[in-house]
Amino acid sequence: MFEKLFESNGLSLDRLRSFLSFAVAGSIAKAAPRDVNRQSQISRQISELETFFGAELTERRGKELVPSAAGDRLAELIRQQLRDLEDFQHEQAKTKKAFTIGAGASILDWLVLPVIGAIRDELGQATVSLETFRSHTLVEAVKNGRVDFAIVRKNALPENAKSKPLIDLTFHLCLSRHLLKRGTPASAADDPKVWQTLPFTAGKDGGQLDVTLRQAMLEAGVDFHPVVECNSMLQARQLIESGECAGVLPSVGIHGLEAKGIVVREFAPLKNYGRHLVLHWNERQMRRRGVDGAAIKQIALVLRR
Amino acid sequence: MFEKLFESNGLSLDRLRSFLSFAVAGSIAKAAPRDVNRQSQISRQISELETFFGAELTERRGKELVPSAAGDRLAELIRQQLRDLEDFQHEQAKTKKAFTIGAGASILDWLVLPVIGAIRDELGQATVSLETFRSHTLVEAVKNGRVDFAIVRKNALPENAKSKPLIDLTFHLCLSRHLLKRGTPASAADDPKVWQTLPFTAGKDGGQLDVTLRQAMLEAGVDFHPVVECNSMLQARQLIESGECAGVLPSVGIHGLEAKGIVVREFAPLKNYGRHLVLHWNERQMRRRGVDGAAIKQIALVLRR
DNA sequence: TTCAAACATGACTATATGATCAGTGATACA
DNA sequence: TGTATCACTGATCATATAGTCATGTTTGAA
Repeated sequence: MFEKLFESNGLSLDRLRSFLSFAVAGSIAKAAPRDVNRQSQISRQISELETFFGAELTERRGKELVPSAAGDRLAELIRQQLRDLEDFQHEQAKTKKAFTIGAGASILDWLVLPVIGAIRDELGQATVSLETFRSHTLVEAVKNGRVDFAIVRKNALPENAKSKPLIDLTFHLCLSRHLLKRGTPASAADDPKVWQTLPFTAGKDGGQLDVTLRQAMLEAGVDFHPVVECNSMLQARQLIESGECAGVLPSVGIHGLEAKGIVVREFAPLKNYGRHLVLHWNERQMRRRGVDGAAIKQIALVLRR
Repeated sequence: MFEKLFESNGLSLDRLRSFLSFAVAGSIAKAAPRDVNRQSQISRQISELETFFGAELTERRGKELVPSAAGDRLAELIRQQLRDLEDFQHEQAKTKKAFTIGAGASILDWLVLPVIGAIRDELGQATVSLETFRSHTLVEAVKNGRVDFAIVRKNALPENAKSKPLIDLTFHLCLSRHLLKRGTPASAADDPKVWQTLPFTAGKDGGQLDVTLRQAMLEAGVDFHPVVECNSMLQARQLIESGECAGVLPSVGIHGLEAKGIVVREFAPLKNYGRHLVLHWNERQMRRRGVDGAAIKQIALVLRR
């Protein structure tokens, strides 16, 4: 199909465009005022098109070159074609895209939600849909395109996966001062024997953090029975703020707690849990949806604050 | 105009064509059966178009890749555009062109006319218009495009002008045997003193050959007064054939004369007149009218017999 | 689980095309 | 008859695109 058009050289969008600019302006010099380079370029490209079509697309009028009748027809053809392509381009660019960001619930709550506006700025005001994932399924979800961006632990990623570092998560035991025996210093909260006596809250979803926490408690010799099992870290924080429970929160979720009289102590068992969070994405998906590397870099920057 | 289309890379006629072939075939593999190279090329070009438009032009169906809705629309767009271009191409190619061949009258009569069919073959059966020119204006006529081909003396051309050698013209004194005194050998016709007695025919147009002939006669001490001044060499040959006149004919015009009892002798005064005839043409004009070097070469060949 | 088909991708090479510069003609106009 | 404008051309460089090869990944089916 269309073999004739492609079997010889001399046809290119750029040449067609140059010819159109010549035809619209009315002469080569008018098409590129005060630019002799461009003039010679246009002259050459016109001549190449004439060779390609084997037709006289131009004629001399005095010292100027003007489009011939055939040239005018060609110009109209080109104008329509480029307009169609541009329309298609605009139409596609305008199509509202929905980007999906996947992460653990608390990460979405505390890391993503506060900067969701800035992220949408980078994505051309696209709709953003947040999805809670277990970390081990996130990598898969990115790979098959169900999720555009994911925030995951770096060590959950395969070797050569694209990622940008975000923050290093730490974990903190948080509890209202009054949950400790009167007179004891805040540092008493570091003692696993004390933990046994505290009314803990914890997740009930079997997520990685939850499992790890229970594991850590077990290893510390604590018979861990949270008094409230909740669905999200936001709920946990509320329970902690109200003084009802003690709990272990990630660093992203402790902002402002101390000001409210909550004791915040680094939670030793998870010290080396090592949650180097990174932003992960599907390269091909990004290209197809028109997101370039700079935008991704900006998003990572925003997520780091 | 259309800046958006050209400010980024990734758009080219070739890619559009590849995408069309993919869309028509229904998958990459079907578009290039048993050609893994082409397949990878198409895959890449599709991906480049998707990047360019920032849109998903394809979607997976099982292990195949098929055009998406947007992809189908793009394919239709491309099909129409290429069809339009091809139509234009055909239309221009079919346009009957009129090529003009310029030369001196006798050259046209004796060199060009006998092979005009073969010349038209090389020019795609184009209309050919023959124009008589004085040799010194021919070069000018080629330069400004009024004439496509010219047959001229090589030494009339500027230094670097394109040309192909045709034939070397010689000149011959031709006359009916009975115009010589009975009993004299044919070689008597070589004697300038005899010329004075002959009833000559010659041109009256003041053309270069005519002028040169009269000059040569003067230098040979002959008081040259042709009895018939005619408009063309064809007329002169007729006069010679009928026995009415003697005359000087170029080599291209003496074929068959001797068989009719005409004495043909080399005409010494013009021996070194040096008419190395060449085919000359306007390079740019040839490109614009779709005549390639091979065709020109063939035409020269035909003119050499 | 294994295999082959379909597609994707990295790393090249080759080629066409675009860009730039310098210089030459041609033409109109003062 | 200069002179400025406009167009053309040869030469060369820079770059985008096409083409090739090897290999990886996903998917459906045996």
